[in-house]
Amino acid sequence: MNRSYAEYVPVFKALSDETRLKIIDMLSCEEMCACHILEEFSISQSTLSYHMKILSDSGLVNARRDGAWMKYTLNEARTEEVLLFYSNIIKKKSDCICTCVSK
Amino acid sequence: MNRSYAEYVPVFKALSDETRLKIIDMLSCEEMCACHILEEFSISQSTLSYHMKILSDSGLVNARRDGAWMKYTLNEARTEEVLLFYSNIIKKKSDCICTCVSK
DNA sequence: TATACTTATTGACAACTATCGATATGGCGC
DNA sequence: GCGCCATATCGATAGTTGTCAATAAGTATA
Repeated sequence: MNRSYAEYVPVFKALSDETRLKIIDMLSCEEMCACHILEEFSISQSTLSYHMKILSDSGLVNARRDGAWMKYTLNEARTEEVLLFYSNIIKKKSDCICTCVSK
Repeated sequence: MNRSYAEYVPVFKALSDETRLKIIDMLSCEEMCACHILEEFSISQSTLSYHMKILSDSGLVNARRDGAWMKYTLNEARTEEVLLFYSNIIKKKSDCICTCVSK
């Protein structure tokens, strides 16, 4: 067993904020620009920029520049990978980390 | 739409730590006592107690006293609920939060 | 080109987090 | 009851996080 727990820590950190959870939900349907996302919240522009950087750095969100605008989408491959990782650690398994521990 | 994002923030905070991710993986197979978990890490007893409190408070882990020992298990109902929440926010949906935003 | 608009960066700051050693609490066995 | 063991709590501390206003940088438009 050699799961790369550390690799997922920044992802769960990215998910540990109400604003960012809502942004992910918003992006699940369609690409949105930062100014559009900003309208949904009562936060400053610099704060949103900070949140978008955390989401991009974690890999959950793709960012692309379109002229003056930044357009964001969910990174589906990454979000699915996180789903799989989480499913794996919460599920009973044969190669369990505890086999070398128990008793 | 009225997802309770805030309710899940403590859960993702609990998942935002390598030690705690590993503990969850360990508990996925069987109940373990704190002293047993401690053996797997190079952390102090007080630090483990702190981590177990965060995991219990988030609802991911059940704690029960057995004499002098604390025994921990995964809270399967809760971990599944978190899986469902995460699946929902990353998936395209008809009642999307962005329907009232886009255009 | 000048002005307005969109986003990123910086610096400051208060709040929170992870860690430890020391100490307290509570159960077990003698 | 006493001493030991397992766990929880406390106080201190260094590092991280979320927020803002101010400012910078890049783009669009008139």
